[in-house]
Amino acid sequence: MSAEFWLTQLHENGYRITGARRAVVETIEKSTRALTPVKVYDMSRKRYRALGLVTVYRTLEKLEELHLIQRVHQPMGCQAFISAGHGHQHLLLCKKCGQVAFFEGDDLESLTKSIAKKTGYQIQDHWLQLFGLCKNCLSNQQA
Amino acid sequence: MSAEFWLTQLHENGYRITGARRAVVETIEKSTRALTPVKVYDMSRKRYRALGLVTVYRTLEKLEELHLIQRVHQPMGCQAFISAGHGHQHLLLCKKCGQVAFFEGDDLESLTKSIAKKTGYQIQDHWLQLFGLCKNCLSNQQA
DNA sequence: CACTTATTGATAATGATTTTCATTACCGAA
DNA sequence: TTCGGTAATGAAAATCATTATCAATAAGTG
Ligand SMILES: [Mn+2]
Ligand SMILES: [Mn+2]
Ligand SMILES: [Zn+2]
Ligand SMILES: [Zn+2]
Repeated sequence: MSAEFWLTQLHENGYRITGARRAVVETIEKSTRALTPVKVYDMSRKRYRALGLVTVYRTLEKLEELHLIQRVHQPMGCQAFISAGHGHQHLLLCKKCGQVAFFEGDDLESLTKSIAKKTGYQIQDHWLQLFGLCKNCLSNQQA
Repeated sequence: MSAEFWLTQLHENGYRITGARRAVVETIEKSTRALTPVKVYDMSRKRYRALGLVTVYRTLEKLEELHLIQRVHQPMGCQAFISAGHGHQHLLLCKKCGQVAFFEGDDLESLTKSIAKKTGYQIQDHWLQLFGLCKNCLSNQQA
């Protein structure tokens, strides 16, 4: 899943490929942690100087609409984005450095069935997110 | 868990009990759906006219600090609050009317163990939230 | 009741996101 | 390859949400 694919997706959906979009796409696509609009702006400006913050917002909007990125919710705030997982995946976030990993294979079948029965709700979606410490932060830990 | 208990909690933690706080507490404590600060403000003003929005923010802050309320994250926004569950509970939200139900009994033991092994992360917390349609919205559904 | 001081609401300040608008440049058609 | 319609851009202003300031008020202890 390369930046080129994202650009192709934009193009195939009637959006033009511009220098600004290229810079934003390349920045987010290769990041392994969630980035706020301002962070995306700062990082992308190294690739495309004339970039405006407004364009970052507009590009994020389109990438989210095409399901190429997703918003990341955290206790400290929910304005960060990261590349969307493939298929049915959830996020695992490092509380210390922000490193993000994807995981899959959660099976909530029996749980949702039981909850549906108990509450009378028809359950349609779920959000699951794990928090902890990544391998790297674990080993760099002081005693 | 009555409004009086919340007020007692505030008092026991060195906070004064005021008309403004009484109004805010009573509003949130009896709500079965997540409320934004402005919504809390509008609803509470029916109980206490002189209430200021700033005081709503300040009161929410304290109630969250005492774990009496919790922030609710949703696709449409994350600035709403609802009474905190008791013990280890998660939320089930109606996508149509916003009705909130609590549930417990999720067992993520084996999942987190397996993910920890695969990723090398030490997993500490989890967020789980279910979305669907409540009993009421289900039955009021048009064909 | 009186006094100390936390709390209040109005207002201003800040921060984040969205809108407006004139200019630029992408890209399909010729 | 050039051309032209129009999507996209960035600067600036507007809007919306949240936080800080501050003088006036009122909770609650004694
Ligand atoms: Mn899942
Ligand atoms: Mn749980
Ligand atoms: Zn959130
Ligand atoms: Zn409902």
